[in-house]
Amino acid sequence: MSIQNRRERERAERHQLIIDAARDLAEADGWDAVTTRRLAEKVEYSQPVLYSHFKGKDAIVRAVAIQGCGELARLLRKARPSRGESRLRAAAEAYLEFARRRPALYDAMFVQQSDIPWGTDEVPQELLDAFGELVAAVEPVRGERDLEALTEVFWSSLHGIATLMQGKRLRPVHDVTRLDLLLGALSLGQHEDGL
Amino acid sequence: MSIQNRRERERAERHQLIIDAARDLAEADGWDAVTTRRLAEKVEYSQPVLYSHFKGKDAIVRAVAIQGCGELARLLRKARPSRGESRLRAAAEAYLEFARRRPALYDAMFVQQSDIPWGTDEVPQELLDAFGELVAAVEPVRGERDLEALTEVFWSSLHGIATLMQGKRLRPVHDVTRLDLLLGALSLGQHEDGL
DNA sequence: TCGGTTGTCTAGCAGTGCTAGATTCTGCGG
DNA sequence: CCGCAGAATCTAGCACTGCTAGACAACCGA
Repeated sequence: MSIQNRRERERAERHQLIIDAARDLAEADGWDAVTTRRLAEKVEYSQPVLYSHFKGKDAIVRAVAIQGCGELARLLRKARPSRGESRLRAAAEAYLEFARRRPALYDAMFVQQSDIPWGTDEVPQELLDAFGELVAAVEPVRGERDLEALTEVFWSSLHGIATLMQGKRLRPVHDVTRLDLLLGALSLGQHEDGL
Repeated sequence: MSIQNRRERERAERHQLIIDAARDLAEADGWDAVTTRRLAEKVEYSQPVLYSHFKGKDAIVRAVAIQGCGELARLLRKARPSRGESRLRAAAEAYLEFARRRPALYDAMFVQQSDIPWGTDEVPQELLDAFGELVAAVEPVRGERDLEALTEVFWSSLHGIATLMQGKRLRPVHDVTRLDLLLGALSLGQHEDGL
């Protein structure tokens, strides 16, 4: 059983190695630069090895995306508001910071269309965790409103800002005001200060 | 001069023919299916002809995107609110309807990264028109808030909803509530009815 | 030491964006 | 009407992509 175990362990390590390499390549030069040949060279194996671990290139991207969701969830959980700051703002800033610092990873997670099951099927736990953190951040300001729908609005707004910013389609001048306005609008009653 | 004119006219017609063909192909089977070979076959010319009109495939996509912006601007201008409906809601619904009915076109316009100059450079007029329509829709609810920044928030939210919906990442159950919540939040004071 | 399974690689397919060079077409002067 | 410059167009090919069949090598159990 020991050799079997060793093999499985080595296999798992290489599995993760491929994911990390793909992510590194993407973060460095964008997903267009992630080709099976380059990826194989980076992990120092031939291309077919990739296909013994993943069904295809899409599956590799998907694996990167799911791990990214886990990272986002962790980041959001860690993002506690500082003095006087609302939890909503802390979450929003952490989210946008993540999207700005890991653009390729964010792309794989939420922009590139993939057949990750988002519906009623078995959604990856990492995804549920990340969304759960957003729900928790929205909860304090929900008022009488539907919590899940309101979180979807919050998430959509952040996602829109993140993607349009990355495409340089929004004016950097408004970066601060924009977030203030969004948080103020979502918070019940107070339209002035988006603390 | 007449022959020269005729040639230029024919050239312009073919230019538009290529754009239309690309758009049709994309709307039918997605941008992945838009290859230079298929496109050339559809316009009944060989591939090099495409390159005598456009610098490359990206330029063709960009041309489609810009014309799409013009179409969106036209649609938004036409979207007048019906009785009791706010202008904001009319614009939001028209925007989301556009994104839902022309997913590939929307993709080329706002999702795919292209080097369309969005900054201070010479932005295509179609783009300014579309954004201007959004500004006009936001104006009635601006209150004391910065109009341009608030419009960016509005646009970002719509964009986020549109793209996440297309990726099936939002629950269709909340479609109505979600939009109500967004409009209610952006409209000053009233969080209940987002008329 | 052998045999079979397991793992890995080489070589290749069909398809991609794009382009150099050959070829055909066009309108004009003779 | 012919023949010719110049423009328009196509054929053929390059280097690349994702992916895979079949050959090869390494390994473990007997």
